[in-house]
Amino acid sequence: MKNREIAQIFYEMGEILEIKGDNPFKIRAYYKAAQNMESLTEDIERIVQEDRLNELPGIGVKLALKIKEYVTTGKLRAYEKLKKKVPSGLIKILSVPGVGPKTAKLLYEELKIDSIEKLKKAAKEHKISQLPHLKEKTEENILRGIEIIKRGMERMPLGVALPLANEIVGALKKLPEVKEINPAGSLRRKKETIGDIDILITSTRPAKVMDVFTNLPCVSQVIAHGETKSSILTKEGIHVDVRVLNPRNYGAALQYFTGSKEHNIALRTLALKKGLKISEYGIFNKRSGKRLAGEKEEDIYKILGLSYIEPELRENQGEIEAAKANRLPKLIEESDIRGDLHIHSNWSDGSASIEKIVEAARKRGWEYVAICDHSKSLKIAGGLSDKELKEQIKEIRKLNKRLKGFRVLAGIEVDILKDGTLDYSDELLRQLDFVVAAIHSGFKQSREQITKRIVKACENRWVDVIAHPTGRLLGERAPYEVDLDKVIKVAKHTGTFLEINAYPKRLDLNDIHSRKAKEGGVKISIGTDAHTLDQLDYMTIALTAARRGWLEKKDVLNTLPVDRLLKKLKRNK
DNA sequence: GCCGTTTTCGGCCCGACTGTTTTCAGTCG
Repeated sequence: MKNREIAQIFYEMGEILEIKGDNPFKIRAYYKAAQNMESLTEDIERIVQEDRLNELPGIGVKLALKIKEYVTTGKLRAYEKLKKKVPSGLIKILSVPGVGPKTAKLLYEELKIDSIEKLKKAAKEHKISQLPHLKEKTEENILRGIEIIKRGMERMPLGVALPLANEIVGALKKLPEVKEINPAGSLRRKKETIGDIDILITSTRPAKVMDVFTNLPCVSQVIAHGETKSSILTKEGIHVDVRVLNPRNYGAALQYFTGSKEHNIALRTLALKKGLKISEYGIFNKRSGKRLAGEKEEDIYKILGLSYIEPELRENQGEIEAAKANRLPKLIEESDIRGDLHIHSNWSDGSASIEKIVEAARKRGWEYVAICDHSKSLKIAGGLSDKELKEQIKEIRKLNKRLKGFRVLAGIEVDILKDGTLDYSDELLRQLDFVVAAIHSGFKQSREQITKRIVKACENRWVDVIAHPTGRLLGERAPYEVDLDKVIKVAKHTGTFLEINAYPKRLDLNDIHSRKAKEGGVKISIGTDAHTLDQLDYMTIALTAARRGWLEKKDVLNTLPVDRLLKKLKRNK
């Protein structure tokens, strides 16, 4: 799948063109194309093969030729040529907050700065302040910007940001001075990784709120403390902004600060066509300047003739067109979930007994769980021997007799071994209620080998779900090479489900792949992969990927009552 | 570079803040 590679190349070309001072609209075209490539659910190679590049938005004649060239030759001459025009270190300088293309160009031309190290040195030696239009303040800002990058400009997993944001929002909500409060930005859109946390509020006494915020226990450094906007760094090094807004503009501001940028651009373009203008202060008639709305977020969409678009969908990936046609999906809600289909107990590397898991699941309002411990080859995780698994099945059957209105499915997370065979015999797998199969070894195998292993697992009658189908660990391990298009096809054909694994570092299938699976007619099974009782809460995280993947209740296996769920499994057909 | 029942040429999202200026360019979200 070359989508990501091409996106990367277009981003970089855009950056180089920016430094060169090329036509800003041309640059925007590259960024837009890159963004489209990145979130395209279809394999670009197939689109090229079928000669359908002209269907892609933002891809015209010239970019289509470039994509074609890269897909067929693995190279892009225009990119190679462009790269020679600008030293590679210069692009890294752009990542320093406060340094844009113009400044980067000036720094390179006057001081030959082409790396962050050289930039730091020049700032410390006060060489930058000798340039026109730059003074000491700029030097300070550059040094601070470099610190910010070093300290963790890297994005954090949603699973880390969400609890932290909840903590801050919870603390501020307690103040009687705070009326409305909402996180905005990528956190509200529930992106799998978050850059910084943005919180919007309305208040009768902004100054008081700001005082409380900048003195919260999680604060390690106050970056700015103003009347209406304050910024802090938490002890974990996470940047948090709080803005106090006029209630009159709150909806428009919430819409604006939620983004995404691409969604907002598309929305504003649409507004212009209708003789309207949108800003963070409201939606206006362009000619008369009359304000039409702004207090409520929903009104912005309504006035544009759109149905309300959930924050998770705001990526300019077809949601505006769907809203126009009143064809937005009714996104799955956490309350639609009736059970968890991937939990580890203390029979392998989990910490809780099956009884305790049942108790915790019931408290969440669930009707069933599938206990899926590790299989025998995964020795490090206490994988179950054949004998132990048989015993566990017996235990679960016994337990079910005692339970009323709740069902424990005897399951397993069976390893797909390096040669593509499974870790237990079919005879043993047959005795289970529910089998998820997963790869835990041989990550470095070729795309063909890994795909073949998963395909073979799908073709096994007793495998119900492929767990964490890409094997990635956010910020730690790249996904293994796998032809997901093929896997989706085979899953559809064999009646196998694909998992959204809720483990915050996994979270795969991710949003894009989930949407792809849905489009390919494959249903999703959601499992928390919980190893402790607390981790059952990860269900919330899994739902973010599902919702961003446009999934509805009907697309997800564990929204069904248990008897209907079991009937959907190929083993029972 | 893309795009089009207002256009195949001339547009392309909007506003605030900052640092440097004395009217504005650059950067950001």
